[in-house]
Amino acid sequence: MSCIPKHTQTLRARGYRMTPQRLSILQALHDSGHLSPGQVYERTRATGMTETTVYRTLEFLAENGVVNPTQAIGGHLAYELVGHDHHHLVCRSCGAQLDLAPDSFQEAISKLERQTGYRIEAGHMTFFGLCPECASKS
Amino acid sequence: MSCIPKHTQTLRARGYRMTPQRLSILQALHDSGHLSPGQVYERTRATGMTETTVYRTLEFLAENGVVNPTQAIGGHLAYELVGHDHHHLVCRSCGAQLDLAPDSFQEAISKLERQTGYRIEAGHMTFFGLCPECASKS
DNA sequence: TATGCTATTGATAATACTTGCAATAAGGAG
DNA sequence: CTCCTTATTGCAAGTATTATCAATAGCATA
Repeated sequence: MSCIPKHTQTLRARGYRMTPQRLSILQALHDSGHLSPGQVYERTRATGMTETTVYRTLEFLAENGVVNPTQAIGGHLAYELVGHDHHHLVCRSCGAQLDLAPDSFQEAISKLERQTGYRIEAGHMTFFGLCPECASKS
Repeated sequence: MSCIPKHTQTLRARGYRMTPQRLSILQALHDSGHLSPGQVYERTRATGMTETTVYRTLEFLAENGVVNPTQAIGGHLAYELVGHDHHHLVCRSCGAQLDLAPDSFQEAISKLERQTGYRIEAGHMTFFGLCPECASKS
């Protein structure tokens, strides 16, 4: 089963509905990787999308485990479909971004799950730091 | 040297200044752990603080490694002084929060630093997941 | 201690995000 | 296929956050 119908099932199973707006937002995320609410709106407004709906839908999808909120540079939120798992390392000085392998933290996460009993969703994390160039300058 | 004068030095060394507003914001964070911009404003407005200045100063302090941005529930940012290191585990269903030991990830972080050359600032991270109760319900 | 350079602030305006509520439509039941 | 329930949307109003720019005030220097 492809990606979008799977998410439709997920929502239905919880008593929610699949709508053109949700479909359109999922499609945009699927096509583009991770997007901020503003970017999602840009890419879906042609279909009669409302800004309110974009914000509300992204939060809704995040609550239901269909998308992951991910912290973009500047402290603003971006979202991406689950299943596109990877981590980000962002230089807080120059903004350079590095993608990290999805399993970099699996071990530490698993240990935490055993210790706390939580089921942790760490498909996407963003770390901040200084890239080698900026670190050597400061 | 106590905490606040140390940060003053840090800023001076970079050509920046210590001002009553910055001092007041640092003091609030020192007293309260982590705060959102709105909370900082509440606690400092008596000293003639402006909302603009709160937002700008928090971002400035974060860029200069004096405070850490930390992702609070709902995707909104909170900040805390560096040196108050610990991690958060937040249940995305009921909002329950758990504090994690500061060194839970030291090993994984160190490995990443060696692999990437980045100097990573992971004094504070927020993880999302489901607490045991909510996990068993869903 | 007085002076000057420039980092920092405050006021204002613009943009981003959230909330409340009435109108609409998804999708199960008949 | 039609009806009904209620999840979902859009609008409008409210709050939060950011950008701009002239006015202010740290603090280095003499």
